[in-house]
Amino acid sequence: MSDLKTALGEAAAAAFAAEGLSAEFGRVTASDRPDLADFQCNGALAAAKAAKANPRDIATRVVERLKTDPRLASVEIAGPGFINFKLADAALSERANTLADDPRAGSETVAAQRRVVVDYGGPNVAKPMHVGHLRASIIGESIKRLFRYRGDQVWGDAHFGDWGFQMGLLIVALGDEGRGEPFMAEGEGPFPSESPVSIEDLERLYPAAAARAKEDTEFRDRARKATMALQAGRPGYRALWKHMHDVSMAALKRDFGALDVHFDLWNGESDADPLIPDMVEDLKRKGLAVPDQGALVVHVAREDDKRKLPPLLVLSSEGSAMYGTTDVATILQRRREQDAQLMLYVVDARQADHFEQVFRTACLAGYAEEGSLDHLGFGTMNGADGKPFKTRAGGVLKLGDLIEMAREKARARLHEAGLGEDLPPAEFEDIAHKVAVSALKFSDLSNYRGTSYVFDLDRFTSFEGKTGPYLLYQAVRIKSLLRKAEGEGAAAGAIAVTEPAERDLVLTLDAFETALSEAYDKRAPNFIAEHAYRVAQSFSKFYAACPVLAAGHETTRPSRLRLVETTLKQLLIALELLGIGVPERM
RNA sequence: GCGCCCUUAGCUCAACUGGAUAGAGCACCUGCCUUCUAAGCAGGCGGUUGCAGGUUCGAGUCCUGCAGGGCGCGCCA
Repeated sequence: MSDLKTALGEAAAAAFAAEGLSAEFGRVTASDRPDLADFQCNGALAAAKAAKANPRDIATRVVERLKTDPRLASVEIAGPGFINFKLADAALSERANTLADDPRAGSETVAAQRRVVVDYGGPNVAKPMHVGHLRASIIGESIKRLFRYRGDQVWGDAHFGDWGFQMGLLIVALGDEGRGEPFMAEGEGPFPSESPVSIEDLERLYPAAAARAKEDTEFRDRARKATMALQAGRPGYRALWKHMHDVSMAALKRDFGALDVHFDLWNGESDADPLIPDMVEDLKRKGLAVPDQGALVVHVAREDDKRKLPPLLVLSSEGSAMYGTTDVATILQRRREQDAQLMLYVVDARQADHFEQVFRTACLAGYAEEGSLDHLGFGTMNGADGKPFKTRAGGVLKLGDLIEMAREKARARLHEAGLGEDLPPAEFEDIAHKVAVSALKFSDLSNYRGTSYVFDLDRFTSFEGKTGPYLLYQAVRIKSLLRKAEGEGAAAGAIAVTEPAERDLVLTLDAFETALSEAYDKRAPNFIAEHAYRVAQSFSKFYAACPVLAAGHETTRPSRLRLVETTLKQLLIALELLGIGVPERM
């Protein structure tokens, strides 16, 4: 099953080939001029350039061959040689019925599925998530869902920041407060199974300890020693580490859960740590890791680099592993445990150089093939001043607080509109939450991930125009209509397209596969967001122009009902891929 | 200093890989609720695509230069 664009493209390709021209020229796209056509082919212009011929002549010959196609109401040449296609209503109806029968609503799966790890979220022990984690979580979750939906075997990995200096800092800070006493002993234990710290303790201790370490060298040295002892396996520290790890993870899962973000793996930096000694030896043996200014580095610069890329630091001059080392080890780990063929890193674009170093190292060492590692960088979320988002006080905004702010706006707006007042409080709260999350996610995902965007909560939750709540509103309106139809015993039937609004809606639905494949190929969810918005908008036009259940429209009712069902099916899939949940009513 | 990314309507963003009249949303203006949810729909206003060259039938898109902004450049992650 293919969409209309592809089907017409094949017909056009055959026509070009029959004229002795490359089938490549037969590419068909949605029309830039909906007033003139449904689809267009610009191939005659390119073909004319290649053959040094007159584009209108070529177009005329191609059109002659396509004229008899029963699917087309018209094929015409316009301007310098554009070929314009208008579909017959019967062809649109047939396509609509195919979409209606398809559980995937016209979306396909990839021919060759791969094992893919999506690394996103980037949470850390003891550090509450803030707005900086929002994009990584939202985009990564959508990428994970998209790849899985297209047929790949996918693991979402939180890549938990649970190792390194920060852990030593916490251990020492905790000890200085006289807490976690039993864990400070050097023996083998046993150690208490109750955590001596809460997430609140950690969130308070960490910033204070990090600040103190900058000033207080004695404190810093003790933290370094504690870090080394932890990594060397001191049982008490390990037990304490486990508690801090678990307490943090539980808190993080709450925030992620509020955003409907879920991971298959919570592998942390600590999990890659055991692989590092052998890997370092291997890198040395291969002649890649070499001493440099007291440290051990891998030179990754290439001849044709415009700028000399600094080497990857494998071991610091103190002998400790750097985060690049951990990242390379994690690649090895994913090859072993998941046999991953593709690893996608949804991480701030500012880390582009770092990932380039890591990827080059992994490829040089033979741990990964070219093209199997990709950094999906994203821009920052900025405040109204165009600088990275800060609270009024100038601090970072915690993610949990941000979500609550959005929820509060959603509640206020619902009350304002007099919506949901007759609903049970729990359902009202659920709706407010879904509205809030849709506002945050859609505004983020509708921007291309690579660019930065301005965060404006008032705008995102304004519930008008191109926003998440608008999409929810359309979906809920459809659900309401279908509930009513069910109550009236109205049955759906074969779709017969006649009205302009119906044509428009079917053409929009037909473009689903194009949108998903583009999002998949470019690894950019904004194409799904754009499509979802178009579907909602097309439906809204249809809704205004084509009564379904109203008296006097019995003849068209079964067809329109089926079209409405199909629209909802596709809209829900698109929203699901964006990670946006839809309430039953609002 | 070197490198990467940006600059499109008053504002926030698109533009299917070089094609027709550069599109949406917000804001503003005009219509439309005794009919399936008006958080909606229909229509209007709004542009020298930062500047200057170049490539070609054709450039927001490709090349060069300039201006402005953001970011990154070994022992933090």
